[in-house]
Amino acid sequence: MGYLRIGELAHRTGTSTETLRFYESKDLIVAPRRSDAGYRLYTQADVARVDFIVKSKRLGFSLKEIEELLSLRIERESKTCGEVKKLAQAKLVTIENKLVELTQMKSALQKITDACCGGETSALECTILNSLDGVSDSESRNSKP
Amino acid sequence: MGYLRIGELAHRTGTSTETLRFYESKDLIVAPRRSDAGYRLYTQADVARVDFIVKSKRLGFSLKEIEELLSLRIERESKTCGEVKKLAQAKLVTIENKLVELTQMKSALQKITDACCGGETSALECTILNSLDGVSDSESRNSKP
DNA sequence: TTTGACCTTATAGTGAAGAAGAAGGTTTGT
DNA sequence: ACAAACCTTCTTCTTCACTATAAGGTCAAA
Repeated sequence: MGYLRIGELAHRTGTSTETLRFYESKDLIVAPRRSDAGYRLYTQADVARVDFIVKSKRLGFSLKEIEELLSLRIERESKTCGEVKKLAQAKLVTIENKLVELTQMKSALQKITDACCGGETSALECTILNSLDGVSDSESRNSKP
Repeated sequence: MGYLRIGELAHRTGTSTETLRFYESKDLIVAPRRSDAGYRLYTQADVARVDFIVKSKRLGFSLKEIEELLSLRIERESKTCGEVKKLAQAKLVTIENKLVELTQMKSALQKITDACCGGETSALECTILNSLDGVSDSESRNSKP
């Protein structure tokens, strides 16, 4: 009782059955137990895990990076706490960078939607151009996605 | 004076010459003026533009989405202000979603690095597992990258 | 019992985003 | 003047992350 087959898991996570099998082949999700007929049987933990993968992808993390994030909870027996902490801290830095950049982008766009007419005047008078220009700083040259 | 050739632009933006030509072919950057020999000559505005592209990519936007963001300042003659505003608002929503998710992720990781020993004890006692679990909510099922 | 919606593996194909290489022209330092 | 380090176009290759197809097994309802 309470087990999900692959179609249901796909549905709940907004993915597809093919994608889930693909993730399994890439060791992003653990091979689940099978029914007598060989059907994959998933649990709520799998839903959470796939949700995490989907969310991380939206944030620009590659599957490889997501695997690293997930390894923070999977291979814990094989790592010392110091290693885990180091990795977590590294990820924290990239996340903080993303946060800064996203925030800049947000305020630029907000400036536009606030100042922008919203009517039928030509967009020529919209400030979006200049607002966005301020976002393109040349700092924070770091890790690639 | 003050013009950059493609190699210099690549260097300053952390990209490559191939990538820049590729972006030009995809209309992400405007074809620049050429020298007598046919060399591409870029300006500071191009640096800002490429920086913006690179940054947006790190945030999980596809080149197509980046083109949309950039179109907010390029095709302005062809769009009404209302259209621009609508697009900007839509982008704002996806950015705000990303911000929420990133923030959740950050606090989860922060909890770990704060609580985590940092020494040589087994990672078994690290809270990363449980911290991350809280992040995987099933809401915010929306636009795909 | 048979139809339809599920599931299985395996293999091949796709689109995005470049990267690499060939064959040649240009510029700059020595 | 000539080699090194640029640049040009064009074509092909690679990697990532799926996506589709084929050929077949399972299961619940009508």
